[in-house]
Amino acid sequence: MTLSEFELEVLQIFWKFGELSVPKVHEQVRRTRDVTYSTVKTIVDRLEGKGALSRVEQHGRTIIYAAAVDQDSVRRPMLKSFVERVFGADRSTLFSYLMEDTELSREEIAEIQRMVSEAQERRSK
Amino acid sequence: MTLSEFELEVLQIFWKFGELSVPKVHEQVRRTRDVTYSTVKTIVDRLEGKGALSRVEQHGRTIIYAAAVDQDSVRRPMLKSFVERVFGADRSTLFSYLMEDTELSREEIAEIQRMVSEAQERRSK
DNA sequence: CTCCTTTCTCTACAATTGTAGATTAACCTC
DNA sequence: GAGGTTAATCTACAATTGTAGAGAAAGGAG
Repeated sequence: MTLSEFELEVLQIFWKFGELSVPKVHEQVRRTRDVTYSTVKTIVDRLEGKGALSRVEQHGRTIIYAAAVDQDSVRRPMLKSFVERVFGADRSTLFSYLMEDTELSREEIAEIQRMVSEAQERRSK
Repeated sequence: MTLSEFELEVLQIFWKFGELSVPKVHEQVRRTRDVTYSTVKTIVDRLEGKGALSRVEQHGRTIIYAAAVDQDSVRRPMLKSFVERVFGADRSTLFSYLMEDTELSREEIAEIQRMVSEAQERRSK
């Protein structure tokens, strides 16, 4: 399943808020982009067409949708293919950019530290 | 400058090999995709149009192109926007996927370890 | 009931992307 | 210098993407 930029943005709203009507989605989208109801509805329809959203209920004419795919199953492959496509085998560069450009909090650094150590252990036995 | 997937792939070839004629690029692209000369030439033209490639010399009718933008200036912003778009503030997930899905060599792990430690030091003083 | 509002449906359209054919023009070989 | 080969140019076209308007239809207010 390939999602466009805007489709992903809308899907994220569902991951965050759960079940929503298109007008509610529109409201959320509006916080960052100035687009019409129509535009948002089109995106929702396309997401439904792609199987990423499904109709869960209906109140009167208003349809309630929810994500039909979970976040991990979308983000994980996206990351993998992005990394391959852009950095290929050059992981050091990838990590160096990440460390340099993402301002990480002390806690995040500590957590990453833990993850790396674990990887190291796994790797060395 | 926005680059499509295929445009990026072609640009990477220039980063790797330096100056090339379109037939040479075609040869490289061929290693992974079965496309015609025409297709590759179109992509090169588009890259030139976007200012990502420039003509450096000409032998007879054959034009030699080279990357006009450097790798960092393309990859770094791409990574940043990808991370924001897909993971937002959720860095732990990002790193955990990376550690889990990218098989890192012992050396790479050690290097990442170093980078994290440095970040930690910078962060704590 | 009638009218205003809200939501949905359908249709559209320009830009970008991946793809390539037709044609032209320059080179090289004999 | 005639003919085959190679590279460039130009044109095209379907699919996807971002965007939205027109119109229908259902709900709610009075």
